[in-house]
Amino acid sequence: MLDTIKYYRSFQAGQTLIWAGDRMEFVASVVTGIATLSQVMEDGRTQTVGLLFPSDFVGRPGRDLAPYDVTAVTDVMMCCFRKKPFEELLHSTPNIGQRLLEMTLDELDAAREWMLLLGRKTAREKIASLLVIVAQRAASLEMRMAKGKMVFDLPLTREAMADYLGLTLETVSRQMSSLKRDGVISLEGTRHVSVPDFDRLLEEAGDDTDGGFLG
Amino acid sequence: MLDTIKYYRSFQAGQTLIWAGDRMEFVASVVTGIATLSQVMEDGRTQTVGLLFPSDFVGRPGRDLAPYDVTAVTDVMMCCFRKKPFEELLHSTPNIGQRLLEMTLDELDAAREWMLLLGRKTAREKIASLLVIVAQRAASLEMRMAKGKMVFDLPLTREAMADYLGLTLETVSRQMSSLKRDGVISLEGTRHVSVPDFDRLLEEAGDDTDGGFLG
DNA sequence: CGCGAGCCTTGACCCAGATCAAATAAATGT
DNA sequence: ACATTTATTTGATCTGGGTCAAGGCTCGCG
Repeated sequence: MLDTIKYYRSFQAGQTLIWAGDRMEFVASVVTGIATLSQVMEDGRTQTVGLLFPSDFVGRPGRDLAPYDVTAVTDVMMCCFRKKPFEELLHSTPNIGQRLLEMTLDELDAAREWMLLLGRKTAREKIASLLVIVAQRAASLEMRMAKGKMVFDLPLTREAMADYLGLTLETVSRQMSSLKRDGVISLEGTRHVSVPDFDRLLEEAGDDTDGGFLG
Repeated sequence: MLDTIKYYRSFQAGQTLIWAGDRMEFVASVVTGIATLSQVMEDGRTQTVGLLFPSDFVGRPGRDLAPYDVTAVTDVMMCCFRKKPFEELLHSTPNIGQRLLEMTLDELDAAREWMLLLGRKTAREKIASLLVIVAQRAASLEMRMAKGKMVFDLPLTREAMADYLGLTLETVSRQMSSLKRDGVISLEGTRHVSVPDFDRLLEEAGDDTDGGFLG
């Protein structure tokens, strides 16, 4: 029966769904909300290694210990598949494997683009890059265009941004203020972002790829 | 016939096999030698996003523009497969897709571990981590144990190390000197490294995973 | 409405690693 | 061996972003 292999779970913002080292008895895909994948060193230094948006996949067939913490940054609904039956399904249905390979390759490319960001970009470029990513990925859901401005909600706290960008929260805050001062973005509250000129933001991100569609 | 789908090519150290943006008419796997995958920004800032050792796979079925430069750091022999027939093979032989997914997931994990390194580790930890990786991966080939010391050749120049670690070559050089001064490694010439106490090196790498076998 | 508890911003200062600049040391060719 | 070129080390100095330390918002709650 389907309901023995597939079920839904929801989590509150801030909740850690999975701890690194946990035994994973399911793989899952995000239905609604946003979560982070992160690694923590013994001394507490934290690096977020992935942002999960709706439709993103979590977990790895053929491994049963979780390698990262998975934390809900907004309320999250996940669609979980018990691992055993999912793996059988995977073996019997080549298309799923095909699709999974495709998704994994996309994630690998995203990870590598992030490596460039972490290794070589300035704090300002990092922030601009993150805003571009969030604008693009949140676009399908909540983004609005109002009088030519792109407007969206930043789901991450300053600290979560810092952990994803390899910065401190103070630096994130300062660079947000600086981008605002320079008219690249404007803020209402701390989370509502509007971008009057998206090309300008792309320039600030220092990105060779314009728009980020698959090269 | 096999020879229409599969063929070998060799490249000299320093040669760029593939430029980002090139049309790729093949996928390939490394037979001998070491290559880097790297991204370059317009202003020249370079980040290496992957090291390719023998048996590693290059290229992505279902995409025909290369996303990164691939550069031989030693002389390299590659085993190339023309893309069209390879993709057909992939569709008709589920095991290959299976294996490819496995390899891609491993690369994704490696990329994410490198994100932690790039975002959060100090220069000294970065160098130590790189030495650990090279020692582990080069182990199968050329590493020797001599009187309890692990001895191996570093295939990368200081600049290539810097590009992989998100540092400058001067910092790489200083940290190598510092690790040597502190007895963590010793150097004969600039490339022959010996490690008297591998656990000490692991500590210096600040790594939670000891040894790096799949968690 | 006022009180906390989280977030977020801002300022002052510091330091790891970048930059600039020589001086060596290795490789390569003749 | 010698000249040339290419790596590497080392020193001096600078700076982007970290650290430490106040305050300010904001939102939920009594």
